[in-house]
Amino acid sequence: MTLHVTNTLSGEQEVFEPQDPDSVLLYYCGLTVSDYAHLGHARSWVHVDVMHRWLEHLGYDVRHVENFTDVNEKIVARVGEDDLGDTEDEVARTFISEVIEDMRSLNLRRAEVYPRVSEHVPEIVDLVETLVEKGYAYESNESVYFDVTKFEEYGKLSNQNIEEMEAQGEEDERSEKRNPADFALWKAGAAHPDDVSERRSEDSETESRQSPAGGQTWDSPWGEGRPGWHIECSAMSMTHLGETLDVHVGGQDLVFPHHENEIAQSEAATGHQFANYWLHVRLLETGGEKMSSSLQNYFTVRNAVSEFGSESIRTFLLSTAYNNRQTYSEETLNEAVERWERLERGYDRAVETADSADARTKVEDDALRTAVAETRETFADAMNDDFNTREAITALLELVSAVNKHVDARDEYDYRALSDAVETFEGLGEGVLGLALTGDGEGDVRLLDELVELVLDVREKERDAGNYDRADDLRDELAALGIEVQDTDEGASFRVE
RNA sequence: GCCAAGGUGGCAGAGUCCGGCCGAACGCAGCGGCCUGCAGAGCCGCCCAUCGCCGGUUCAAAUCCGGCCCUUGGCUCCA
Repeated sequence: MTLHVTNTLSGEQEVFEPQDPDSVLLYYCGLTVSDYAHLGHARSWVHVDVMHRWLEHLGYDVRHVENFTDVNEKIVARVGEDDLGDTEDEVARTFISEVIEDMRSLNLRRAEVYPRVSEHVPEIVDLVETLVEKGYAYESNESVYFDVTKFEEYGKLSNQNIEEMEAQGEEDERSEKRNPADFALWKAGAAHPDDVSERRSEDSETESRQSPAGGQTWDSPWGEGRPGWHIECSAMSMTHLGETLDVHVGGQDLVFPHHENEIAQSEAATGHQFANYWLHVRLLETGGEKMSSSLQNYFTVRNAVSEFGSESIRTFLLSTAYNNRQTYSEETLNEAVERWERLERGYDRAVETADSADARTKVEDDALRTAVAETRETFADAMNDDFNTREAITALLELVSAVNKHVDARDEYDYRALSDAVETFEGLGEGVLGLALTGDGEGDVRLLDELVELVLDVREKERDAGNYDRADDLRDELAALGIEVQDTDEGASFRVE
């Protein structure tokens, strides 16, 4: 089975074929860095990360570019707040480093480049000039707008109808535009904090902080100003990946107007298709509405990771395929924790049992061998079917069951089958889904192991002597330290939570 | 209002593109049992589904067609 993806452009599932059979040009619409990232953002990141990993697994060289929008009135609105920074640029840098830390905590594979708007203004100006020269854009009062009526295919991504469209942009902008749906490529002057949405400005009034200065501006043929929102992605993706992308990924909430406008300005400028496959990650919902900063219903990535751990969070986010919306609640997150722990225990058990098995054994367990083969096949089919990560995790959990049955039912173990199972968990669970099964494995861990074993030996002696109260005390004390003790036929074992 | 995506057990969520293996997966919660000094983990079993509603096509529909109801997202900054 070859990889199939749902393309928003056609609304259908298509066979995936990059322009160059050996590599994939992938662009992901990143964050506007005006706040900490929440689980909704993490959902997109993790799914893009797994797409990246799966494409590599299929043998492609993935060129992954992910931008940071560091010029925006929401950033300006936070200038002077706490220790965030005294200028738009400083605030943006503060959040970029925070966001990158969040990404690292989620074990995301790094993109090749993380371009920033402020570093691509010359390319943006060039692109806007091209659009003006070609007659797709016009200057108005030192700003430049894209004339949507000049681009015949406008609306092809989101099926919008220009005639029925309401005006976009801010109040004073509208009077400068020829058509209500025209959008700004270049904005005169600096971003002002008052330009942010009403909800936010109402909030900030109560905080009574100094009214900060405006944001950054740059010279341009039309005067001092700054780039419009949509043009940045066109300019940055073209700079780093060329005129036609293989895959463009972003949140579902960006389909219109952002992605629609990217297509219009890019294709108008180059005359070529901007992106062959548009993939949209559906949103994370909680309490029946999307998780978002403006609705104040979010759970930050850092809080989520520190409370539940990176692996549980990744398992949670991957437990619903990217193109379906996901429900966040205490219960759904809890379920993911259980799923992850079951997977981890299964993996550990496979490793420990394989280690104890005789490598020259003649023992063969057909059920386990079949399960390994089926897991690999099911996993690949699931991923090739539009990155169905839910099914992929399910396949690994089926293998956990097979391992458990094998170990429970036998005294002699099938070494080869267990090693294959371990390899499958590591290659697919850790390699593709990015779930760290093999752990740190650093020096401290060995010492920890030895110390815990020592305590368990003492506890074993107490048990042999019938001093169960003292044995239970030791178990409780270890549990309080996050070390879970499990008694088995082969003696006590433990795992660190 | 317009555009798009959905409605499957207590929860969550696959399956819907390519109708039959779906008498509906995996898991969480709940209930029995095995194992165990106890607990946990694991194993076995059970529980809960007229697959939004109505009609149609078909030997056969969760899956195809039509109508209706409801939800979410977008149309304003937004992953």
